[in-house]
Amino acid sequence: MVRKSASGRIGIADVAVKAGVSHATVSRVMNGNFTVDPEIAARVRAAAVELKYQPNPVGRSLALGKTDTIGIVVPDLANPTFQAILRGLSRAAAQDGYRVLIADSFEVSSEETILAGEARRRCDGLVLCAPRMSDAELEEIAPSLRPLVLINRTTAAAGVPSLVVDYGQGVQDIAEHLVDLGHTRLAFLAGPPRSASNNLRLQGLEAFKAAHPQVEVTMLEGGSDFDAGHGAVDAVLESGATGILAFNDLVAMGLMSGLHERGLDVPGDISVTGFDDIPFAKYTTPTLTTAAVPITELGEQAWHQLRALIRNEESDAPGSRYQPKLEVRASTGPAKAARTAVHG
Amino acid sequence: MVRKSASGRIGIADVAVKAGVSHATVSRVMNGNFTVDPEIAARVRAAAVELKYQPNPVGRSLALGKTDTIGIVVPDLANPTFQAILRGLSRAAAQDGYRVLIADSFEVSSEETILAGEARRRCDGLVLCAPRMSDAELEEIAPSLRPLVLINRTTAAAGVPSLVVDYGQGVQDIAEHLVDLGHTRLAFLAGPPRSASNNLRLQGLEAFKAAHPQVEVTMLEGGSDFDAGHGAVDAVLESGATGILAFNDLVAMGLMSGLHERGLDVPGDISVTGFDDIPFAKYTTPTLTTAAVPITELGEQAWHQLRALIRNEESDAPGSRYQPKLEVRASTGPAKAARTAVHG
DNA sequence: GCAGCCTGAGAAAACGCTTTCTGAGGCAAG
DNA sequence: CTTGCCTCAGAAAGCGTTTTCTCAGGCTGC
Repeated sequence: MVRKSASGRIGIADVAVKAGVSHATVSRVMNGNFTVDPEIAARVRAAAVELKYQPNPVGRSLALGKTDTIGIVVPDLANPTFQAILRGLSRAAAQDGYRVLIADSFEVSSEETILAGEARRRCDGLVLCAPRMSDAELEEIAPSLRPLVLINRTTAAAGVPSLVVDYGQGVQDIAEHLVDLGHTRLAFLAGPPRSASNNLRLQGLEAFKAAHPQVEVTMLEGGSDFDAGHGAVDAVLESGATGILAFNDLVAMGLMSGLHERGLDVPGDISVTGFDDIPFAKYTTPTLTTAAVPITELGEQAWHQLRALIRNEESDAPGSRYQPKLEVRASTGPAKAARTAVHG
Repeated sequence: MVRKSASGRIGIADVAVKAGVSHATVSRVMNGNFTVDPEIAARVRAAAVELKYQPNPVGRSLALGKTDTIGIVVPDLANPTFQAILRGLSRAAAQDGYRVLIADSFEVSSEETILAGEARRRCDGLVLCAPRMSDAELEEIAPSLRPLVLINRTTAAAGVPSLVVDYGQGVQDIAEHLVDLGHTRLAFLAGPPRSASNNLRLQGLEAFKAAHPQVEVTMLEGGSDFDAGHGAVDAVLESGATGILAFNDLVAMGLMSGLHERGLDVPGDISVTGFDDIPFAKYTTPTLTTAAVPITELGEQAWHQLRALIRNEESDAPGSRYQPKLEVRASTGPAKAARTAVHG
């Protein structure tokens, strides 16, 4: 007959009774408060062990006003990029005793807002990956979500650090690489139209076009997954481009798969590049030239920024910018001589 | 001057004051209790909207004794299998208004126990993927974790459903497939030694060997990731086997990559199979023959089982067994010797 | 016209913890 | 020997909700 409380679970009261002390004393002992007589403390600890007492985190959270939990909102848990961010975040947070609550918005921007609010209320802080949300809405809700760290978005709201990957620069590096290989007709297989990171890529391409007026860059509609790439084969071939910049590695892999089915050689006939350098990029055939983003590290940094905010420390870095690193592998090669010959 | 409580956040008390009613009435209105005068209810709602009042979930959880959150413990968030389970679970739970708290044990079995307990206390139920935990320990802690759903483990504890993939049958199906192709020397590139699912595969192989005494099956040490496969090339070649059953798709991909580097042809020289049918398996070169596990669906089912437990419904199915489905693709082909013999 | 019922709202208890406040007892100093 | 400080444990007040309990007032029914 151990249990006293009706809930069935043993609580602080049970331990107090068993040890013959007050609730307060049990709490003090459990929290390592040393203003308790060692002998009594030992008795309490013994009782706690015997009853297998474990403090109820909900009660604790209510009293302390903190949950030791952070939330993360991602647009798609199936996307390797967000999986990696989640992984880095979770690992880093766990190191400091924090847990992660996930919220998947399934690419629905209206969900992003609601989920962010709900998640935030249950947690001590929030990491927000909301590529679809409008700037206006982000601006609107950001203050109420603090402590908040943004991924690949920025906001004017004070005290909201952003971790952004410089997709614009990355895409320029890739384009330069293709030009160096002799390609003069490029095509960009775009991501989701309203995606923030897609816009950054487009800006990068504009800069690239300004710097290389002689290079033709065709814009093609795409998406963010295998199927988008696989389904874009026709459009790619029609464009006549010999160097294809896919929105990300997934799209690139889908495209390569489709090109392979058509009997085309990569990079012999067409060079293909990805973005992100997901783990699988090293193992495709041919291995994929891409721009590596230290994405797990980004998740880790997100935690460090959030931790500083939670602890009310002055964040030394109000945000960070990550430079993708060009990874040249086997999916890119010299432009086909025949095509250039036809040109003349 | 809206805020009254010291915490800064507006609470039920602020709304009560603003609407000129008691806390109780506000609570009733917020929870759709209809024993409130419509006019008063409207006034409360107006006040709530104006103050942007959102109930504090922690206080709510304490009062209600539920958190609307479930936990999942996974051994490795980098593993596509667990990512898929998480995805399926999260999606299904979200549909019912539940959130998911994740705990990554990083393959450390002692962590599994602690994390499971901690996660469970914060949640209304738990999904446990703990392949490394000993049976004894699982047996010990399972009762205290209920409502609990196990993945790929079973326990004698009552009311703890298990969702298990029949890895044994799957591995037999794959082996049969290779034998049908004329392979007589097989090798199994094993997973982590203490992994429960690896043991199931080994049992399946024993059954297979008993049924096919003429087939030689070599056991090789492996692991569960790319590198394990990539690093096993030498051992695979030494074994002289022509049909390799890799622990999972990742290992298979690593192995194929290594074989490719050695100038060997898959499936011309050696046939390679995976397990799981992760999304990338369709896009490797050659595409990977594997055993498909409906893993996202498994995560979804985990939620349904857990939901039944939480709601105290009689779970019609105390657990389920999933049969992998052989997916024959291009990484397996006729055994070299057999082909030569036929031609000669 | 009054007893009793019903409706509906406020007071207060409960959830499980932390922490401040209070006060009893021991001890040192005057 | 008394005053006052200090130590340490218990009482009680939060934390923000929900829910039971209580009770006032308006009805119905006789």
